Amino acid sequence: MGEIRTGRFKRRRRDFEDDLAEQSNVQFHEEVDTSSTEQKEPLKAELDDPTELRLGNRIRLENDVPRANFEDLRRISRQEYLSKREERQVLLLQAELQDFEWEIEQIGWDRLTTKEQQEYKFKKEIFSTIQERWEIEQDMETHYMLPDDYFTEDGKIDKKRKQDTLHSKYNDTAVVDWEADQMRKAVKADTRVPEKEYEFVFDSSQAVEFVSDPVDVERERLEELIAEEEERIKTIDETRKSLPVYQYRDELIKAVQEHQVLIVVGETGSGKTTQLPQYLHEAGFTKDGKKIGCTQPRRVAAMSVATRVADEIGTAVGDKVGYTIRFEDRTSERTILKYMTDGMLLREFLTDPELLSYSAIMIDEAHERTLSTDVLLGLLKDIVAYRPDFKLLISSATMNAQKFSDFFDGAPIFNIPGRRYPVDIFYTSQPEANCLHAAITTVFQIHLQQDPGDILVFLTGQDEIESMADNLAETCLKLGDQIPELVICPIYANLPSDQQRLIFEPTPEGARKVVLATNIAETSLTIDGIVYVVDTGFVKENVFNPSTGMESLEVKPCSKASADQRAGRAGRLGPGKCYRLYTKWAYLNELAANPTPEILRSSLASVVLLLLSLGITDLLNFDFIDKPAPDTLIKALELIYALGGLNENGELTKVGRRMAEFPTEPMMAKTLLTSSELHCCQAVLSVVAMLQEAGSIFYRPRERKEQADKARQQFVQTLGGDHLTLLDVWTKFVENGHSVQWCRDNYVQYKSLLRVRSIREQLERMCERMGLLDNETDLEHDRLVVGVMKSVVAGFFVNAAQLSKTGDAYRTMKKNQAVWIHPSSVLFGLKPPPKLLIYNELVLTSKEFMRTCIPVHEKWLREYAPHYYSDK
DNA sequence: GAGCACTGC
Repeated sequence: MGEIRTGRFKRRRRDFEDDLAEQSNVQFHEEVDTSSTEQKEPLKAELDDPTELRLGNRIRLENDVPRANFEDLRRISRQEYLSKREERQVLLLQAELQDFEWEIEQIGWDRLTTKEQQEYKFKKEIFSTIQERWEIEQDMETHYMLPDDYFTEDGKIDKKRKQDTLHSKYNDTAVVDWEADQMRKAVKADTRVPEKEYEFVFDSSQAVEFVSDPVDVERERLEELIAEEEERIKTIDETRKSLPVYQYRDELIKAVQEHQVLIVVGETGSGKTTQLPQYLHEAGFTKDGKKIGCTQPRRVAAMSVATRVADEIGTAVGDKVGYTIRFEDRTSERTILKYMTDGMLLREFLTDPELLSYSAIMIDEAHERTLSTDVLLGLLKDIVAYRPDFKLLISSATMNAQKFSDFFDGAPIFNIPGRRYPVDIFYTSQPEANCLHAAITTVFQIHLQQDPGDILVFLTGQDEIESMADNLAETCLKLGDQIPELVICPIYANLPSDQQRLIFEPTPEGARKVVLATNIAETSLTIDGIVYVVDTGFVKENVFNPSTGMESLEVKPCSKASADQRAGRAGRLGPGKCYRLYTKWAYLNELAANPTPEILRSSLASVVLLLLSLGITDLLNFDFIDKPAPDTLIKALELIYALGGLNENGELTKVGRRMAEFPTEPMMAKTLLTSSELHCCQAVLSVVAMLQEAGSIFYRPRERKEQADKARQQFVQTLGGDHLTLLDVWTKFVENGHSVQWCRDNYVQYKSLLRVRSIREQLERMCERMGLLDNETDLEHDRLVVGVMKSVVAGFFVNAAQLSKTGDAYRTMKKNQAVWIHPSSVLFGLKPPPKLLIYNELVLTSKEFMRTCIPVHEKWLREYAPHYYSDK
């Protein structure tokens, strides 16, 4: 019986092949008649014209293979970018599978021979792998991120090159490579099989032979792989069930069904972030075509959580599970679980103010109280009120749960225990006068007296980290062989990434690693192997003063929540110890419970503009979980009004709506909008993008200050101030092909310039869409400089300062406040000093400094801000 | 002649 079946398979198969061959011929002839004579041309024409291909396939297949699944074939055919060759093989494979299925229907699965069953499974597996890959590739077409070098010299996207690259893999050889690669992976461990033989799957003539081949190494391998995959799925399932959150699954689902808002308190390791959205999905919250969204305060978190959940569900990232972060959208119309940064959800309000595409939202890590989370909470409270079908989950640490519950009118709090190892906490018996010194001593005490395990020290900033590193190194050098080796690893956000990577290197045998970190190690990154934490108990916090518009970075005692978070870093993989360099009394009585929420210490210009554009005008009564000072809101409104974003009636103007669209501060947006009128949008785009990273462009290591300063000199544009100096850095970076080496040679931070490029790209796309690039003309250098300066004036006139009569300081135009040029500015110490300048930001350190300045003419202020400076 | 904690759009 088996023989007969095989025979028929072969026959049917051949028929099918003939059909396909005939069809290609028809296509070929048609093309010869109309156009080129080259053999390759018709295929190319086919690829260019998807309708041609679709039509051709459908007609032939419908007529001749009545049992074929036409919907699927059509869908496959629609993938017009696939090469003819690959497609043909797949169609053959599918036809074979259909024959099999027909057979199974007739006689039943159990009556197939083992070999036939295996063959069917094997082919099915391959077929679904291909389908999966196509789907992924289709995604790539839409969401493909441009690699570094797909830009033409003038900074535009090199479309041809991009397309070439996207399609290059469909060249004949590339396809073979992919196949070979897939198969090579499948038979990785076995070298006995010559490579040629396992190309059979896509080579019809050999495939038949293979089927009847009694010694079948590859298939065994593949089955092993399938078994492994099954095992993996089982393991995933077991892991999911072993999470603390699992035993509350049904209760949680019930709670969500009964209450619209639920506060979930889940400690680290409870599995809430990955599991809760899945539970909602399993409970049917995605049935009506709506999504479940989950926000994260950080980009990496959104990416990695989405990846893990996709793995658990068994889909590709971007399919059922996806994520959206700035510069990268890995979602599709099939996505039902969407992870994203909180800022991204906030932006979504601009296009979908009622979040109608979501049935539920989970705000994760709400206790961190980022600016975006706080604004979201206010907006979501509204949605909850007028969309009874909408569910909201707030996940928080224990400390803030009650506050969230109160904010949402007594929403129930659901507790999920975490899974963490115990951490012994030690306090000093009396306050330490010099905490840096105390930290060094503590490190050596641990090093000499305690069991193996790495140490993590929390310090306030780069300065402290560097001097402690020096001190530790010096002491180690003095002690020499008397103590075991101590590996010192500094880590802070501004450290170049190659040096950052050092903290992840495994500690050598017999040595101990000591990581000196800012609070980057509190939430943003986790380091394995940490057993001891030394906590100095301080943080640097940025505070914004609305009345002066001045920022200052202040060293403050950290909060209890931070201290606990820091201690927790010792108990990730096993029991740990935390040494706090302050007294228990201080912990209990002097530390605030939580850090000051960002919304209470930032400029709110962007937030206010966003709320205005959502139609929320009564800002003073907007339901913030912590209301910002009215003064801060009023200052923001005044600024938006001065920029022309609001009219006398308090309504948003066209300019205001456009400014709101830009993912920048309103002043930056206004600068961009004006640059279009001055025909210099491209240059201003570069300046604005550079300004976002202005603080971290130049790299100035302590030991090579002179070289770094010298390298910086080549960019200095005294007359154009810091803005045009930054523009020059950008231009040269582009001229040098975005080279890492060039950055190293010139003491410029590559990482920052990469970010600048992404930002610039995004802003350029927006400018293009708004038609701001239509006015662009080639300006000669001097006129370009004036254009840039005037654009800056139009956006930043509020930040004008003029030289005081004595000539030693500046006075802000509006408030007559004494300010100084920051020593890092190219205008610092210039003779004669510019009479009038505009600063990008005002910072209070040892003095009131203007950071990033540009000299301007007084008449430009009259031209662009007559309403603001009318009396002068 | 100073000193930039950390995120995010």
